[in-house]
Amino acid sequence: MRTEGRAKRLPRAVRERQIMDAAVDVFSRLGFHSASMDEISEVAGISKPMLYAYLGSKEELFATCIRREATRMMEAIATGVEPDQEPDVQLWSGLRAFFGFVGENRASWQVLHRQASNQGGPFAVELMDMRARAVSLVAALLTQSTKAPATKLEAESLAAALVGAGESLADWWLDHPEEPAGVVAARLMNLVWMGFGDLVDGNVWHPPSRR
Amino acid sequence: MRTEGRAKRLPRAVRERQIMDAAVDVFSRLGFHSASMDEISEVAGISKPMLYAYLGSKEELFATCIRREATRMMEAIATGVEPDQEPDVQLWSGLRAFFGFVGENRASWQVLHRQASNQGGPFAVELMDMRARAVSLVAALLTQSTKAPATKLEAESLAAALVGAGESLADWWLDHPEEPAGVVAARLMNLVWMGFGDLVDGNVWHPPSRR
DNA sequence: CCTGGTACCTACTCGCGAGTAAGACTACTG
DNA sequence: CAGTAGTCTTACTCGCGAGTAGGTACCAGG
Repeated sequence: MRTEGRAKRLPRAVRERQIMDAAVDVFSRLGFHSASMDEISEVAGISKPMLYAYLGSKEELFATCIRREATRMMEAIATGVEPDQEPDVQLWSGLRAFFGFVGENRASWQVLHRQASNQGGPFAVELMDMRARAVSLVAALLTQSTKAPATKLEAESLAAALVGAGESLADWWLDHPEEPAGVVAARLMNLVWMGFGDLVDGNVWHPPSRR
Repeated sequence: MRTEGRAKRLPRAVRERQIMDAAVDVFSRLGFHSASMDEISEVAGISKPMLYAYLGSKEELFATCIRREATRMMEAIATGVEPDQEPDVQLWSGLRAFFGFVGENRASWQVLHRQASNQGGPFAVELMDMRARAVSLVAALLTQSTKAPATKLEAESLAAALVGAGESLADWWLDHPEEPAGVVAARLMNLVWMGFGDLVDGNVWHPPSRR
């Protein structure tokens, strides 16, 4: 498969998809700074000016990647959870959906979590936006459950901790891909719902029957 | 205060400390790639060739920074926890020490967590080493407690989740510095020890009396 | 007051990568 | 088949930053 020579003529929308896919791939492997527009264009199978003509500058391209992947992920989670159920069931569905998405979109996850989180520029905005949505979603789940977190700040920080635990566990999972998504999700569910205290005593959380 | 002109002659060891401090500062603000050796030398109050003469290349310098800060942090935690106590007390001491360190060394934490974690080069080695020590420390705590995690993999992943929750909560804390360290630590302690299930029912964890 | 060694400097080279100018190929439209 | 709109390319410019060459000030000991 020669990668050289003139590329086949394709409509703009299709090329843009190809370019975005290539960009996510390269950014996820190399990070924002180390990734070069030359490499992205090469992987996409086109030349650099096309890249600039269609997707703008490097920063714009990266921000677009983040937006696209973040949207895909939040949609995957949203479709997995039904808002009228018990809090623990909602949380469980959310975790399953989250780990399912990460398992099938490693590159997307790399871009979202590892790369975007520390390029302080305009990207943090996109990323923090998604993260904020996730956190407030969890925070709502907590406050909706009676008693528990008194202050708004407390609920928010707990949600942040939970989201962080999910992110970190997802990263760990990248290095241990032999484990199925459901197992990893169940583990986190037990940790945050039961707590070590109960786990030490042998009390575990079970999903409500098999449905 | 003119920063120009010839710098005062100082013994090598002292200069090296100054340079390291400057490097941690700049790396934490800008990240590895965006930080320039020119800026580091300027902040340190010396010229670039001195930097290269004393600390080697940019990569060596960064790795040295990570090693130094990681060591400082692990020592801070190690001195805070006594290994003969109950698991929950050990965990509590560890969390307090951790958040105490982060609170007083924001820059160090930025370098360690946000910067080092995704520059995949030789740095990941240093960082993952520290992280692995932290995780295995927690994992040991878990397996030492009876029953709970059956497999080694399970203990490790739970530990990874906990460490990640700590990291994430520390990041959140950077944006809400008005909260005292002890409060944030206690919140995480409750989350991972009691779990949401208990918290929803109003059951909270208390440190064993005031000592 | 020379001699060497260590701290310290100015002023470069040089490659890499973001972004662009200017045009060439293809295909549809009349 | 001419015109024109959209696709795609080669072949540059240009600044930034890592790393260096070749010194200058300062302080020993003889």
